[in-house]
Formats: sequence, C-alpha cells, structure tokens
Amino acid sequence: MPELPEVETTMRGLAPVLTGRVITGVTVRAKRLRRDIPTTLTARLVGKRVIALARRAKYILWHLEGGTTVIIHLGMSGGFRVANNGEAPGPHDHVIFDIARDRLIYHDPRRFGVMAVADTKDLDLHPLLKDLGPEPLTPDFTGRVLRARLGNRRGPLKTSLLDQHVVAGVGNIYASEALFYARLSPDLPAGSLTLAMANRLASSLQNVLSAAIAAGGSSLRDYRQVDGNVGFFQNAFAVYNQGGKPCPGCRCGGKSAIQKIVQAGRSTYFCPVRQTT
DNA sequence: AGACGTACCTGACCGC
DNA sequence: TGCGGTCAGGTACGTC
Repeated sequence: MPELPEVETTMRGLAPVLTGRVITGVTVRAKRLRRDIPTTLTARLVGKRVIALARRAKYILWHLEGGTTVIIHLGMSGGFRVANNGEAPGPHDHVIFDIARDRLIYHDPRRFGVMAVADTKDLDLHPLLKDLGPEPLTPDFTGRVLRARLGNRRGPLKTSLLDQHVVAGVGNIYASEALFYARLSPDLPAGSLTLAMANRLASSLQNVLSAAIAAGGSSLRDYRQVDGNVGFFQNAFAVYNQGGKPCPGCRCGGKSAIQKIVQAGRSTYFCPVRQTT
C-alpha cells in the first residue's frame, strides 16, 4: 500500500492524536509482523509523552521523551485508525495504543509492516535506517544527487528507483508516474542518465510526490487516512494502472496506448512514445 | 557491488 | 457456489 505520500499522510494524521500526549497503554495482539514485535514495546512506551512525529523514507518515527523512538513501517497493508468508543478489536488489529482518551489501532492484514524501538540518539545507526538514500522532498535533492546515487548501475532505471538505498520513499506507483513526467523509459540503464535527464527525474519525483501528499495519498484497495478518509490521488494517475488507455502525454498527443510491462517482478506502466530516452 | 528470484502474508478477483 | 490461479502500494535474504 503505502509509499512516501501515504506514509506522510498517515504521519500527519497521527500527529494531532499523539503529539504532546502520554501513552497510557500498549496492547500487542500479534507476535510478529514482518519481524518480531519487540517484547519490550509496552514497557518502553507506557508512561512516556510523545514529543514529535517524523517520517524517514517509508518509516514513521514517534519521538518520545526520555530518548526513545518508535519506528513503524506500514508494509503493504498497514494503517492506523482512531477507534470508536467501545469498539472491540477485529481481525488484523495487531497493536493497540491508548493515548489519553483516544485509542489508536494498528491494522495490517498482510503483516508486512514493522514495529521497532530504538534509542533516539542512535537512530541514524539503526539497521532499518542507516543505509537509506536521500529524502526526495528536500531542497538538496537534485539531479546531481540522484545521478550520483544511481552510480554505474546497469539494471533498469525503474527498478533502481524502488531501491530505498538510491532514493528513499519511492514505491511502485510513483516510480512509474515520475518516469512518465520525466519522459524517461523505465528500461534505461540506471547509470546512464545525463545530468539533464537526472534533473528532469528529480523534479518529476518531487512534483508527483508533493501532489500526492496534497491529495491525501492514493487509495487503491485498503489505504485510509487516520481519520478514515480515502486519498484521491489515484484519480490523477497518468499511467499507473492505466494499461491500454490512451496516453495523456503531450508528445504523443494521446494517440499512443499505455503499456504494462514487468520488471524485477513488479508492474511498470509507461507510454512507449513519450518515454523514449 | 548489484541483479535476480524467492519468501513472507492475506484478501480480492477472475475464469471455470 | 466453490476452487484454483493470479495479483497487490514492500523489503530482506540468499545466490550467482
């Protein structure tokens, strides 16, 4: 499910529920998600006040007083909701956080998410975070930076965009969308970009990710914002999930059809006329 | 180093 | 209605 925009939207939805509040209870109902949920989770969180929330790549970070940080990844199907009064936990409701009068529920049918705890001061060294690439939505994310991260890779450009060590937070939807706007073929050898091409791609990534955040993310199947609302960026997809439809691009005048191909086992959508280089 | 396949899970959907 | 196959927004690990 969630790529950078959905994680960012989730984090922003959690902020008003958590920031400045004390965690009064943590109930772990599943032993593991993608990895074991730390047995110390409850002990390290209960009684602590949440100072601030942040996002790094597709991870949501809860910074707690006393130097503890909670690290959460939503995997493919994870999400939070604020429970209704007296609501009983349902299937796939794996972790329950009581925060003052609110109850936050982490729900994850496929259990590909991650929940971890770390000392805030060692966060940059944490195995989940230490090798991540640059955040695309910062001013210093430029074509030059992107090209350097792509190095001499020979594999397809689109597959490299999914590698979190190259650039953080991009997933399967926004990789296809950004390549479309940058007019770059997903099959280009990743390390072959000129600076001009890398500049286009860096800008396209920033534009499409920003637009998706503004739209509340993309809701394809089960993604919901914390308040239960769906995002609506799926209505603005240029190519993702649009196989066979006319290309909305300027270069081909909409006369070409969007193609779906498979790269490294993942679907890629593109316009073979517009995305020529 | 990096490219690729596979594994981890459940649910939705499609064709028979 | 039911069954099997396929696919899904992600990542880690082993292998070559």
